[in-house]
Amino acid sequence: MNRPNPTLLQPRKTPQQARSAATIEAIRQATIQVLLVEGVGRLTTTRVAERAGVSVGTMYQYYPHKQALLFGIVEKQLLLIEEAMCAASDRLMGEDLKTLAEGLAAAWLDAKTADIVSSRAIYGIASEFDLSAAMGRAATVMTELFDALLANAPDARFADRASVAFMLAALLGGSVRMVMEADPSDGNLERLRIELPRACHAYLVAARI
Amino acid sequence: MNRPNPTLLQPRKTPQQARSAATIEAIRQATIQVLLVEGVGRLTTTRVAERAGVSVGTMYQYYPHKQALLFGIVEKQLLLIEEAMCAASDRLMGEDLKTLAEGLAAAWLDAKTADIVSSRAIYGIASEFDLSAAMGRAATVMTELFDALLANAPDARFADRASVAFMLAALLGGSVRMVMEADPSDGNLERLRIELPRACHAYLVAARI
DNA sequence: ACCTGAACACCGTTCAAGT
DNA sequence: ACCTGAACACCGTTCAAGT
Repeated sequence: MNRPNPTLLQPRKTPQQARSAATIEAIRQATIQVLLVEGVGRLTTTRVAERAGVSVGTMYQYYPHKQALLFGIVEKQLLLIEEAMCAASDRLMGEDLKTLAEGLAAAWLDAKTADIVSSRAIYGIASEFDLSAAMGRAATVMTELFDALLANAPDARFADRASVAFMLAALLGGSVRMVMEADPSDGNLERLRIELPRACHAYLVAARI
Repeated sequence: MNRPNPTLLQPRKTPQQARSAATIEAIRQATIQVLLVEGVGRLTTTRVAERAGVSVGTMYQYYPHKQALLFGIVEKQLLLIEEAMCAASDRLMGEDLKTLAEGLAAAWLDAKTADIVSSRAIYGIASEFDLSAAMGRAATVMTELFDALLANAPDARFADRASVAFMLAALLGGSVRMVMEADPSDGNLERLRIELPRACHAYLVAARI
């Protein structure tokens, strides 16, 4: 159970025939099914293969190991969140700090709480294997997005804009994750909705020169 | 591999004789050894038992399952951090918002980056099994600590002090964790050292009535 | 080119048998 | 009261054999 090489987490070979493309999709769907119906603890290669209607051997032709199955799903979720934040970024380009802070906090919370069923499954996965590489990449993308937004804000200039964008990403991402993992009750999410935009705005204003 | 009942994560029975107390400690030490030398991926019950010089059967007399071994270690680390924050709290009681923000951010970063070897091991564990219960508890303790500090700050009153303390804990805990997990390079930690106190202070000032 | 499934090495956990 | 370790059920992964 050594940590796998992240570059090997994608499917092993690209389908050459139509039927193998169908096989890959069947395995994908089966993984989600097993995850949702049986839970992470009961997600085994045998079970996924059975549900997908293929043999274990076939599965290993496309996914180098069990973690690759899970990674495929997590990656898709991360991509959805990334897309949502890109859309928010387009919408908010050129706005002032207050609008930025409120808009980004809302978009982030919406994305993270959108599909609670999927999110729960993802958090289960997250505790089961190493996601630091994927998360690092996501954090970088987010930081670059924020940096561009800050550069185009009409009411702000920063001594070290890159650091401010970095910190903003850490504040947004970290606080929401912390609450989601520790105790995502309605009361706590409501608190986040109120306090998070306030915190982001206050930080941006304080960092401004 | 169902999630174990958290209340069952402690040692199974209290030692009745001196030798069994020694056995428990030997198992504890062996777990740390295996973790540090071989890594999480190679931490098996057989290996721990072997290093501790007992049989697997004996191990299962004191720890109901493998996760209990890991939980014992994580719990101790969490306790150390908690103690550090309590000490900081004593030191900072009655100080103003600026001193609080800077003191808490520094104490938190110190505690989290103190023993990098242990921290690495802990993060490895964290991705291997469910820590949400332990983290929830830690977050609650921290929030209460912060609430008391805010109540005694001479230069501040808050409309909803509990929410502000809650958010402060989320900001501190979340941002540091995010950076530690995504990319804990010296550059990023340095950025945190500068930006985190600023963010905390700005938020507290903005939340003040 | 793709699929099968018995076989392999290993794992966590138990329990009858010992001291 | 405490310890042992073979036995059990299960897991992830491979590979010779098939179509």
